[in-house]
Amino acid sequence: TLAAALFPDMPSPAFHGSFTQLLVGAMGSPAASSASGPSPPSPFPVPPGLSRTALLGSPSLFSPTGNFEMSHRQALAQVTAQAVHSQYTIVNQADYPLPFSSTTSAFTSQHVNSSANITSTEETPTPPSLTGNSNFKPNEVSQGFQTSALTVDKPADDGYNWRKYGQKAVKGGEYPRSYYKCTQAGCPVKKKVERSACGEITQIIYRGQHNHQRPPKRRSKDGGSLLDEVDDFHENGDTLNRSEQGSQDHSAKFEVSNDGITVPSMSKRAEGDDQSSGSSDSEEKACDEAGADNGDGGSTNAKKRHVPAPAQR
DNA sequence: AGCCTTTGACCAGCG
DNA sequence: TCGCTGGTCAAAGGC
Repeated sequence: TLAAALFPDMPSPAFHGSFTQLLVGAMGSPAASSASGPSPPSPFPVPPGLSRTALLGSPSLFSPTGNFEMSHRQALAQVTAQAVHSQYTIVNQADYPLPFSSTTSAFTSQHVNSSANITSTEETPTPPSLTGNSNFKPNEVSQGFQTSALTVDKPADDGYNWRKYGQKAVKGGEYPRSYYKCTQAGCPVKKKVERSACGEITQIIYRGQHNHQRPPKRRSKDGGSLLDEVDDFHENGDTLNRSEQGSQDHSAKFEVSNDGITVPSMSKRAEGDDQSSGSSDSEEKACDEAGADNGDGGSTNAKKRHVPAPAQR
């Protein structure tokens, strides 16, 4: 199989199976198509606003033992190389081990589908997001896009509660980067979320490891239903992944589009859900229609306030 | 009331 | 030492 070809050192047949799933998802994506040869920009319909953005949850490829870590990295390298179109990058930044359980591979599949970039940095311990709940569930992403005006910039929600503590335009302002901290008292986890000028999440970098269990859902307004689904998923079928540390519960939930392509739920939303259309909606639209015009990503919600206070420190 | 986002300023690392 | 850049702080305001 292609999976085997790409990831020769795949541990077990079982894993092969799940990983294949992953690839299958990938095959339906531009990234995948690019893997089998040059392909035009976007061979398949992309929901407005979502554009070819996708997540690639690689963590799921890892085995708890860590043996697979290397192969995963290799895999990453290869997939990344192939996912030329990828716009979504999940970075496993230092501090994260990669003890991902194979069961999460399903999760990976969906993300791969639309081409993505995965960047694993050294000593990646378990990024709560990547592995645990892989934090990176499409649903979460969608959530990020569908949140109310208040949380326009909320990144993929991984089940943990985050507080944004800063935003900065890096690299010449090309990518506004948002900084989030886990709101759990004493939890050192932080994450950086980069968005394209269109407001699309292009990269998420986790740092640190959650030292607590995922908190129970509490905010239903930001994508509550989706999250609930995710939670159910966690509780029902993915519990085995949470083996050791609560911070490493791996879970994956993805949705399959009509094409049989796994799609992050955000695309789902883009396809017709506008019940929670927020600024992000028009934002993305603007992106499609006018290109990266509204720049400034996260700060797009033109809320003018906060008069520069006198010297703060 | 509590939590969260926004955003300019501050701080530290690096070349 | 200086300037640049990325990361963080914290006041103000919104929900």
